[in-house]
Amino acid sequence: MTTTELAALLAGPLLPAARGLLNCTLSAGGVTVRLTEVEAYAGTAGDPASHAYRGRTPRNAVMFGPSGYAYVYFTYGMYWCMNVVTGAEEEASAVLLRAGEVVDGIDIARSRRTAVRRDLDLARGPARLCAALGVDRAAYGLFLLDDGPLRLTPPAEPVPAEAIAAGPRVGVTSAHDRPWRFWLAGDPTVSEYRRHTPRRK
DNA sequence: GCGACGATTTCG
DNA sequence: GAAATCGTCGCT
Repeated sequence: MTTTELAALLAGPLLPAARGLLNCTLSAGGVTVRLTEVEAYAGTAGDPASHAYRGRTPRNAVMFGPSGYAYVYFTYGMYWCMNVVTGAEEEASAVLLRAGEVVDGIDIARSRRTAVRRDLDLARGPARLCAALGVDRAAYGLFLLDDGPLRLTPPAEPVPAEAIAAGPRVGVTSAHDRPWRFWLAGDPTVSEYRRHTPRRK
């Protein structure tokens, strides 16, 4: 797959765009990750789990722009998570990068993830992936498909449909019915499914 | 202005 | 199972 083909895929319908991100590599801060798990979020198109569901705000503004840009958000007072903006402008759809395998810069990734024991856990989870790559507020709004501090590169060959598994999204309170989480079947770096747990009863 | 609540992770 | 920890967004 070429970068041009990837760009076209990201600009198109949400679910193919999400599946097309699997096996792409993402490089930042001296670390490269191969994406193994993603989640699709439809923007204003009736997806109550999307950060753009209630319309444009300062935080989600980049989602309303063109595809191929990074939407980075801060959560739980301590973690960063990253999305790739997809679809047409004003559509505000995006794909959360949930997990990957660190394929380069393992020493650097380990220095940022001191709690981890196994290499497989370095980027196994959306906030862990950002921590391994050193992604934070500074990555907000960066374009991913050309030379820059955050670079997304397509795999040589697209992932065959039979290698992709799908299931409900992790941790969302609403729209549990949509199987919009995609991962590489059998890959050990895919994060565990956790049902949303209310912080207080 | 204020307060409830996360697209989570880690530790006990 | 529960705490840690704070920016965001909608409004008791």
